[in-house]
Amino acid sequence: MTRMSAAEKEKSHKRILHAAARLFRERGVEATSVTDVMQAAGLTHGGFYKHFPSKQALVTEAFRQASDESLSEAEGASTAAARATARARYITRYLSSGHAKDVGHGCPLAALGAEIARDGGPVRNEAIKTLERMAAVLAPDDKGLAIMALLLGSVTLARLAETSDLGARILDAGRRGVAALEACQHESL
Amino acid sequence: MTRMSAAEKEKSHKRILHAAARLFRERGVEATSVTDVMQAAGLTHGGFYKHFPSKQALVTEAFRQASDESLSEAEGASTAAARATARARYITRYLSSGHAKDVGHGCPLAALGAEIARDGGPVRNEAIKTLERMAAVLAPDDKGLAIMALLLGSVTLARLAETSDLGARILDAGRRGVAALEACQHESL
DNA sequence: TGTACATCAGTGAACGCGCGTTCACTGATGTAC
DNA sequence: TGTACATCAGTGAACGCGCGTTCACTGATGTAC
Repeated sequence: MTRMSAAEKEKSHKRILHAAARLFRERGVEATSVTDVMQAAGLTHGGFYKHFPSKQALVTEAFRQASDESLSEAEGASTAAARATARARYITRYLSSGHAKDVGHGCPLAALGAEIARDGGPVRNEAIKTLERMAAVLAPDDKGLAIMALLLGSVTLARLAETSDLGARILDAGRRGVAALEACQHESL
Repeated sequence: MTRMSAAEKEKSHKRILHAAARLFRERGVEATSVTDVMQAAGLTHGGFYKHFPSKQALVTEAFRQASDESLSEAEGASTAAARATARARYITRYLSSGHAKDVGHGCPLAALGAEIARDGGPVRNEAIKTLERMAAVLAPDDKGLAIMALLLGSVTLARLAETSDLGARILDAGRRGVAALEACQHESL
């Protein structure tokens, strides 16, 4: 088993990308090695450079992959009504304990935002794009930014306190917070 | 210059701790080496183990140091009126662009929360303590948790988008969000 | 107060290890005739 | 349709490097007499 067909290569490429998107979120970019990713994709480390020019390039593409996974459903809505439903679903899922527990398939900004903010590389621009996509899903104006901040902060803190029941209380406080932000829509500037 | 007096040792210890508290927040725990910290403290790496048994122990103590730095002022208020003032100051500073720019002297939960949530070590318990201290400063009940999440999320996103004017918009949205959360106090459960 | 000696903060070389990346190699795939 | 050959996805050893940690050493500090 050495050379694969073009179709097989594309499958490998996708496996690498999915494995990276999960592992980077689960363990952080710095703590995940190229070898870890290739192993999770069922390959050996040497072949990596047939697929990506560098780890940095993988990080950038994997971040976009993770963003697509977590946003595409909410972005798919075309009518105003569908958009409102998708938005509500998105928020409910975001603040679920399932999302808090499954970092590897969750919001890439919550998992990697702080680490990427320190990084000056191309993944940062990708993260800013994701930020804008997420804000667009939540609300057209700057209220979307506040709700996004509340979501991201809630899940980050809930993950820290996951062991105790504090985690659940934080998610609940987040839910009530979102409701409050939406209710007070008119009176804030 | 080899052996120092006990007083000199304590000074070195504090310099190491302060350098670590800053560098870990600025660059992340994983990306900061023992050598980096010792160099920033004006020492060489070999002497580190005369002060701390391991890097992990330093991470834990440096996190507590960072928490003390960023919370002690707000915690110092004794009367109800002083507490209210300290709380307002804390929130204003938290959402300032100065805080967004100076990660090294900012909220340790915003800088390291996501990285520490992945880590099972003793620093995690330290982070949970910080979370509880911060919640206590903000509000006695679970509304404090929602405000904390909004603060942490806002500064995290603002740091990502620091380059564009989006960063300033996020901090502003955070400010209005806090006001909204406080105004809607009664009606949410 | 002086002297002899144990202590130990700080130095810098060295340790094993895993990192990102490179490279010679293998052998099935795809192509040219 | 067969045959000869170039391609190239994947393998595994190897590269230089920096990591956390250890250790023999130095010489001023603190102590015992």
